[in-house]
Amino acid sequence: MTAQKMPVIPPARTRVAPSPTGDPHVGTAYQAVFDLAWARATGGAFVLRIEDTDRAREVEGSEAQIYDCLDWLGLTPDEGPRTGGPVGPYRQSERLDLYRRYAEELVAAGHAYHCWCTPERLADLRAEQAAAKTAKTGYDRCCLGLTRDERARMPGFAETPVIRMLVPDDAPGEFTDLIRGDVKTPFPDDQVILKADGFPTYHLAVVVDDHLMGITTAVRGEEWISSTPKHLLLYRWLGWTPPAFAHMPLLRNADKSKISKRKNPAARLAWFREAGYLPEALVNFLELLAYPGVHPDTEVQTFAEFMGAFDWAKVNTTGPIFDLTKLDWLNGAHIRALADDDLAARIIAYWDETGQTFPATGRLDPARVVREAVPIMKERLTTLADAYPMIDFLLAPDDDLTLEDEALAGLPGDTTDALDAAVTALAGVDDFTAEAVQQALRTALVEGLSLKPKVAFAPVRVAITGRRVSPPLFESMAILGRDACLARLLALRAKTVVTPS
RNA sequence: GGCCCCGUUGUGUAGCGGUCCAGCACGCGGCCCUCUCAAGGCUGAAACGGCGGUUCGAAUCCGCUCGGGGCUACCA
Repeated sequence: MTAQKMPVIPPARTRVAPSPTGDPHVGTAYQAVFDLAWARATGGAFVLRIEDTDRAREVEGSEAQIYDCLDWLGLTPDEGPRTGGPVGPYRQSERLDLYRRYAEELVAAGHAYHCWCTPERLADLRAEQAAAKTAKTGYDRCCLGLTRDERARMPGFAETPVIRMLVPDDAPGEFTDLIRGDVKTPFPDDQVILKADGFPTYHLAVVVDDHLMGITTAVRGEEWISSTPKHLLLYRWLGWTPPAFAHMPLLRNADKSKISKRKNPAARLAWFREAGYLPEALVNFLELLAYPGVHPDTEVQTFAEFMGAFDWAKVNTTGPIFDLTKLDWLNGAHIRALADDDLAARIIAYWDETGQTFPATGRLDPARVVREAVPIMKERLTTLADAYPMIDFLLAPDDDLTLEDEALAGLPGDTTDALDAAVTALAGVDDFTAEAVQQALRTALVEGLSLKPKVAFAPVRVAITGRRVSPPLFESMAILGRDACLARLLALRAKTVVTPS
């Protein structure tokens, strides 16, 4: 009896292929997570290819932003325009001669043809078809079989032709998807594959590049299902073997439409970094949107755990609503899992990135305060952005602490006794630790003045933090030190006496 | 309009013909803990879109229907 043999999975090459149209989209990361998981799980490679074939939509600096986001998320490609690789160039705009060559090859073989129709003629054609509500739509093959001169004598003629696929009657009607199994597809129309400007359309470029780059698994959004037969046709004509396809479900806005930057600020990948989310939490969240958690009782997981049990058949087919509620919890969970030093470093880095400024006290070093405050912040943080407002009172000058109206209003009418007792008690504390401070205050206020703890510490909290709600009081006081605490206690006492209203 | 994809609590999911009067996570309610707030523990409410089949038996299979989404560009 031998152990059951694991099936041998060859190393997969996957790619993510964003367009450089400005801020990277969250969908890019979503797909990249699955791309990387599969590439790593099989010992293959993850490739970044820039799909810059639409010159009208290109935005300067996009490529750097794409790399920034992928690096931040820990989804750095193995090959791409920055690092290079064996099958470059990795920008489609640098591969134009390749696309033209294959397009002309297809024309020569009778699988494609030139089309001189003007955009206006095509628009009119579409409008007619839409108005007639006819079942048959798509290009009418007006130019098929015509020479340039013949076509030039007809209306709607453009000087520079495009190249269209000549879709045969036996075009593929289905294919097998890694996620969905057998999928039926619409009958394609005579798609343009090479535009008048010499650039390829997505359809030609993706086939040529995936083949030439050795991509074995093409992960892409569900919106591509209906154009898959066009790609299959191209593979057939070119004599190439198509990759395995994995069509991911589409992320959606709250109204269930395809996620868009307009309807959802979080559709911008950079938004998460700006909002103080941890990259590992976002990755964990994206995994969960299309895949069951790997643990039975918690959904907090590492990328390695996700990757370890990866199976395309377990990827979901329904498009999830992109609801950040769970991400908030996940982010807190990942923050709590961080070592104190690591968390402190991330908070400081976040402040650097967001240009956080500090009051000039000259007394406290923000980095030191953060490090000391991490233990009391850790289980209270949802995002890194919560850190500063949570401990700003520790960094404020003692004589310029903001006492919130709401906090003052919540105090009992006369707090002078409690504040006086607190001052006296603290003056006698030698070693100003949280434990010692607590002990002294309990003795003086709870026992000495017979106050309930809740009532007793309220004025002290307001005096020290300026707020009704704060991180743990005694630990905060220990970080501030005795002098600062006494100054703040006295300040509130003075304020109370002067303005008894 | 045509074609394609999808449909389990508020959200994300488990479920692959009986063990499901449907499990888990987040969120929400309550209780406990407690210096406030959290975190943590316990606990509660909350779903198989509908209708017909198949079957001894259906969330699971089939059909229809309704609903949502995508595509239908010289955009990706």
